[in-house]
Amino acid sequence: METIQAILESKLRPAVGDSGGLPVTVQAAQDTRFGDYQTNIAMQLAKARKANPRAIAQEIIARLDVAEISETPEIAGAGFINFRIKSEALATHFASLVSDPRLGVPQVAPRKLVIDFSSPNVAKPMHVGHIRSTFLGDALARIGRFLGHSVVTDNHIGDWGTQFGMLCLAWKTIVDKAALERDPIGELERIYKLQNERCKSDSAAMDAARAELVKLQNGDAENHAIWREMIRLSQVQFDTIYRRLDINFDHTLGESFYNPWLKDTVNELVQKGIARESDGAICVFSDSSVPEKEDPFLIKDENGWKPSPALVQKADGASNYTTTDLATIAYRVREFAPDEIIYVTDGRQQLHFRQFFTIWKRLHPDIAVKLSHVWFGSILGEDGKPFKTRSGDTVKLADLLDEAEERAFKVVREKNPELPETECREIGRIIGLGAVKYADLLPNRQGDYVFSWDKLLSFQGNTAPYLQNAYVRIRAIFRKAAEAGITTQAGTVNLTEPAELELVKKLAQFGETLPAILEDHRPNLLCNYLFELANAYHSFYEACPVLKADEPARSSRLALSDATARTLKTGLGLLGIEVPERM
RNA sequence: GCAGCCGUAGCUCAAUUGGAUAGAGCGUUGGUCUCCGAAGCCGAAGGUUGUGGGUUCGACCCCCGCCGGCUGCACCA
Repeated sequence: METIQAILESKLRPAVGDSGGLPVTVQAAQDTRFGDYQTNIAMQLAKARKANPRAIAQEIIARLDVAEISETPEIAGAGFINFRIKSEALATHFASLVSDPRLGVPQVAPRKLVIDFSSPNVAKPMHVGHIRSTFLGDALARIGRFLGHSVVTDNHIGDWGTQFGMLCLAWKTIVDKAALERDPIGELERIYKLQNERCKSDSAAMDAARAELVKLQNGDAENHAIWREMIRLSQVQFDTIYRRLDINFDHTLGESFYNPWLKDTVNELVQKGIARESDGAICVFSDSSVPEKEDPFLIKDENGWKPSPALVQKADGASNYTTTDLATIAYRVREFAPDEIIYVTDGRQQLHFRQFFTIWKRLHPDIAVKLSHVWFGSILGEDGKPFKTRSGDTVKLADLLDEAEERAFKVVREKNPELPETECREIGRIIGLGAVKYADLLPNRQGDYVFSWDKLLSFQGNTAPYLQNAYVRIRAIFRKAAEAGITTQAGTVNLTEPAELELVKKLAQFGETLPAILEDHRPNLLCNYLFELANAYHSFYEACPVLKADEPARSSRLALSDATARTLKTGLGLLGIEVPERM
């Protein structure tokens, strides 16, 4: 079904006529005093044509026929055109919304998206550093699929690199088999740290580690088997956490998967004159095609601009991550033919992404694939410094999730002493995991945020528990209705109270908000929307009795409640968050 | 040094990407349960959007200069 916004836009477009390339758009009004929707097109046209905006607005309105949906549009301020939706039109719209399994979200022109996120490292525990990539990427994948896109999720795990020389050496010399049995990742972490320290202080140990790395790289059977086993053990850990978080990947193609193409990638870069030798390494330099300030291959010092190349092959002949990333795009283009590849990583990698996106475009100017680096800031502790345990270690993801569930369980137990413990555990699980995910997705992803148990688990304010509770309250109404044997008259829509109309308007915006969220890769806007929806419902709930109302109001209000509950459940589901039936 | 990002209410954050009188939550504070879950609702106070200029009908948003913080800057990823 069409959104109200889309209907207004389709009627506005012919009334505007030639907009000179300006997009003719309508947006929900920020302030309801000015109506429900507004367009700024008259002011934009006035600027382009150096004409009077209000006069242009007048001309547009004269040609505009929106009578079936809106009151007479009004011109206000500098030249805004404001629309107030007729309540009959809202009723009609809501009638189709409530029977729409997509809750009014339009089917968009499908695109193929590859989303690369999470990317944990083999032989290391997943920790807080993986939270944002994992939750953001998963939310984007879910939203993309719901909108009708074809989404491929790929976990580009860190399964290759110099650390495996040390790991192979440590595996052969200091590993504790019993500990490896009990806690594989813990033991791998322990031997890696120990080996790393030995190598720092002992050059013979360092040489031995290098030798193991060379053997691994040259396909030595023993080291290859050790490496394979470390990957397998790590994957068990990843799978456990992803299952717990209900996150799925279509592919898990680690860095090592691309090894066969690295040499060819470097050769191609050299042959095309994009890369050349420098100090024994092979590097990509600036091609001077953009201003110096914008050039990712230049850096300025006191003597002016000098090269800041990207390495594609080290002096020892090994490739590095830029090369792997280039080979990865090539593979994805061959295999998936995507319209867009989305990388969800830490903001500190911005320079790297600018460089390798630029290299890719130089390498394949003919291939039209949009490359998006969706970056995010750090998670800080309440002291404003990077989030660590009291002893200063990184916080393991599994521990964090345990604590979230435990804290939520205690709150649920306290508020519902009558519920059996197993049910409190299950509710605690849903609330705890939801709270952590929501707290991560709520802030604008660019920029750091402070991790606070009290805030994210609060039942007040813009939190997952608050939204889950709004859902639960609605479900309680339906339980009560069922107990009382109340049946609804399907299809009854009877909107009279302001709170009812406000709620319908908010429900109608779900389908208008969602596409913009994917466009900008910003799930936080969905959080904001859901919070506003819950607020609108609570206001309605105060003002309008549901079960005690007479027909047709009762059936109509039950329909409003049902649509709200489904939108909350669906919206939270798109963020990877479940809802309980009671809490 | 250069580049990127950030700076919004006491605190934590929004702001539909250039739109109207910058909004929420927490905290402070005044109301509101005989009534579907008060985990709620209705209200009040709280701001020179770091700062100085500029662009324009209009700027938290764009441009230039400062101040402060975070991050990155060739053989780790």
